[in-house]
Amino acid sequence: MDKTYDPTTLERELYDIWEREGYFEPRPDPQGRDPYVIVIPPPNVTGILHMGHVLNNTLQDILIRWKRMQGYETLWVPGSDHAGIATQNVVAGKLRAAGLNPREMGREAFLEKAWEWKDEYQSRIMGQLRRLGCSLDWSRERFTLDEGLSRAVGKVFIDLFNDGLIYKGHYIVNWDPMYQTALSDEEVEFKEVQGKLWHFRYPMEDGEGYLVVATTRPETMLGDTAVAINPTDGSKDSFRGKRCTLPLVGRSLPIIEDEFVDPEFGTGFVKVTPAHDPNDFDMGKRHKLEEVVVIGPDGHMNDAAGEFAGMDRFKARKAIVAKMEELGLVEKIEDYTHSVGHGDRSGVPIEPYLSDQWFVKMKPLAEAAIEAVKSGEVTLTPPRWEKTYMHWMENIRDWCISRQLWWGHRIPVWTNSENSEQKASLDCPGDPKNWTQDEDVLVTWFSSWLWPFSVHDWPDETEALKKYHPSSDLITAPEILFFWVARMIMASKRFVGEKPFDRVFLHGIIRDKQGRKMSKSLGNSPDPLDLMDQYGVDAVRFSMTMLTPWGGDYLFEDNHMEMGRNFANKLWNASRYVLGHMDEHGIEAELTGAAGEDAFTNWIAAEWKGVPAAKLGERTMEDRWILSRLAAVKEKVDSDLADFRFNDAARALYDFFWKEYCDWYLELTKPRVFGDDPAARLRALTTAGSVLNATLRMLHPFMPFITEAIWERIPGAEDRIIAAPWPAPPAEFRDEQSETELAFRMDVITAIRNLRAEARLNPGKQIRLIFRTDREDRKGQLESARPFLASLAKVEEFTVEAPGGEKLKNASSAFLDGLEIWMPLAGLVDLEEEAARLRKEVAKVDKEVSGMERKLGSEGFTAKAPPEVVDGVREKHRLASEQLAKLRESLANLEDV
RNA sequence: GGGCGAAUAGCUCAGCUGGUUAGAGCACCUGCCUUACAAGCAGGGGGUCACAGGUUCAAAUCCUGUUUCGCCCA
Repeated sequence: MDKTYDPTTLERELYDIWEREGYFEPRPDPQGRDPYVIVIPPPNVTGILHMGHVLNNTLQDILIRWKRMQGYETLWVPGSDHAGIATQNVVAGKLRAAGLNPREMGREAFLEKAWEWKDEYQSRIMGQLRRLGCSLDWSRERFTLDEGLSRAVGKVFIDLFNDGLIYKGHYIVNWDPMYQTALSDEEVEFKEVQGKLWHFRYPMEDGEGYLVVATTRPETMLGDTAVAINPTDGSKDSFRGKRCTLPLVGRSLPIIEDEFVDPEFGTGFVKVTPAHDPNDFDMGKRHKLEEVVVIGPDGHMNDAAGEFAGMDRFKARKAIVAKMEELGLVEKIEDYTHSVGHGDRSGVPIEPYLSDQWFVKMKPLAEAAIEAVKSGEVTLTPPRWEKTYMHWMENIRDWCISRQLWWGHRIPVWTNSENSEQKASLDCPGDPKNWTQDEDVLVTWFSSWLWPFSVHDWPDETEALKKYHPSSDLITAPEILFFWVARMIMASKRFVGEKPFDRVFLHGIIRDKQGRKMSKSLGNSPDPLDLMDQYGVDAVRFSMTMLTPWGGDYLFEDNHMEMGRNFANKLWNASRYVLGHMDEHGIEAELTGAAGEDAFTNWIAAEWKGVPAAKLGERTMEDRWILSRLAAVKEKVDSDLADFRFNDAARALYDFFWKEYCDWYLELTKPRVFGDDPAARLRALTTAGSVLNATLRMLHPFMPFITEAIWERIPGAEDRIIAAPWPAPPAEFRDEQSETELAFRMDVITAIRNLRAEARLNPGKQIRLIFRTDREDRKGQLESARPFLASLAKVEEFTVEAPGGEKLKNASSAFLDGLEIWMPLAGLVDLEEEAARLRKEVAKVDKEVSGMERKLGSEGFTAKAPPEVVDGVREKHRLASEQLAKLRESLANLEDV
């Protein structure tokens, strides 16, 4: 094995092997449990992989690989959506760059081009998911505009239409003047904008003065058809029933009374523009007002705007204000901060626009979806999202689904030119001469909400649908809780009659260092492919997984990826070391014997698939310890993953492998590995190798490539690690005694290292020590620790004495539970420095002791706290005061000199 | 305006159902190329747990309020 791990070539090779050998396809579970299924949140077909995708898909892959190794039949369905507005925009841009005019080309020619480019985009984004290592079943890849999925969209539309749940209405919608299409409420983002509040005078018709209205949008005044006051607003009594004149236009406006008006806001007079404001629209309906449209779909003033016709809406605003000023009709202008809706794709201010659009009645669909979450049939994690979900669901509004685009599912509604009859049908319902199809297409989400079952070829009653719907888990970001998650629950309930998934995990958002969302315009989003080239895919996956808080946002920085890279390197080198020694000493050949002697032998036989187990005999204390730790970490990883606590699972593996396995266990086995007792070496290396073997498998879901690469070198390992069984260390591995023993052994070694470092001893310098203890267990522990003290703390010789003997001058000391450690200095160190160190230590322990004394002295504590807690504090107090006394004594000694 | 969430070391995060001497990685300081790894090893410094009250024998943890930040909805 090379000295450092080089991910670049291996990653692609291994992915190809997995795919070619069919590991991504579902394989029947020998135990016959329900399959474990995830359906991917489909990325935008024209999109490229961003950091959010990396996190999202890594988490899904972890779950899939984990369950696959546990033997479940697993399926992860890949695919992409057609992203109506985004794709149409990208394609139109390409055409314009080639000197073509998309509008002039016409629908058919445009779509032909779009389909040509779609394949290219699709293979790009899907290729990026492959690069990330996602174990998706590519034989089931779906695209929302595919024939099968389009059939599902058509059927759902027609059913809802025939059930009266889809209707066409003349309403104010969110209009995007840049893309010139309607948007749903969810596609509008509100942003705080520094604007003005203009106060305009509208003269009274009877010539008796004027009233003052306040508006943030002067350009809409041309469409005013009334002025409203609140019926309870006594200060306006003199205006009731009167009329005023709309300046610039000369229209006569009635003064109407409506509850909607807030008498406290502005002047208490509200100009009413039914065609350009949703609230005014409702008021207009209530009072049967005329709807005058003055702004066209392109955001320019139309002919009804008179002298302002043809102007852009914002230019018109300025022109109108100027004109009003000229006429002396501006009362005042205030600065005013308010929130303005913007198109989430175009970024331009939304224009409320009166037009004919298609809507879905959502209330009837929402009921079952509310019930599904309320009853716990579908769970949202973290659970706080359930509140948000309920609030939206219970206040749900009709869904505008038509878009004035070409790229998408064309609305399957036909109108008869003779009798205006409307029919929903996929094909022309009669003589093509008499029927014309609606020009608009459906919003992309109208296909995405069917995704959980349309990917299984619904409405056909396929085997896949029966077997894999509902899926097990949905992993997604909270941003699309309403857009997508909620609607999928509604759709599956309504059309398939069951929930789409059992559980939803809403993970955090990746932000930049300053906490800002990553976005193209800010340029603060690193290209994940660059990161993967730089650090390796496994490193990026592992770092992101470990650093993203459970359900919380992660403030990303490039150099954080070093953590994963360093860990991968550690894994590689530890493996190189262990496997190298196993190879050198022919351990594979020595692993012979029969299973059935004890838990460990049986486990080895099962884990080292194909290699018969050795008769291992007694394990040493540190062997039992590492096996105990392995069993503990395995349980933790399983329970963390079951709760979607990916970060905790990753951290547990990181700490276990690096600190416990590498820093302690491998070091503790070195005396045996480099010693000359073959039997002892065999025990050390088989244990080290077995724990490595199991750890690699637990790390595989997080770091699939490096673990597979190392797995190829594991002696006797059959198959690929991707299909290896999830480790199952027996419960007997848990061993309290070895954990206690090793904790003490590590404390002794750490204390000695500390003394050495404080004395500035060269790491290679051999030392002699004096231990003082009167406890037999401590004496035994020291004796059995002799080889480890030699190898890990360079203690070439030590003696054990009873405490309280001759005072040791010129020595530095440390005190553990029932053990004094004395290191004769013999001029090695500055005595004043040693005294300073001790003083500091005394101060620290003294503080602890007095804290505990305060506690124990309080009656409330001893009387009310649980006895085991009180005992715990008593024991700690005993240890600390003993240590404190020794430290003081040692300090006094030193000061005597 | 309504709702949700966050605030712990310089930075990114643990600390889950109150009882630890409040942890890790990066960064920092000291010493080491010690026979797997300098992308490393050993040792160390650094936190009045945002603020103010409260509950409790005991609060980073539970409650209330305040501040700051973020998100969602209107």
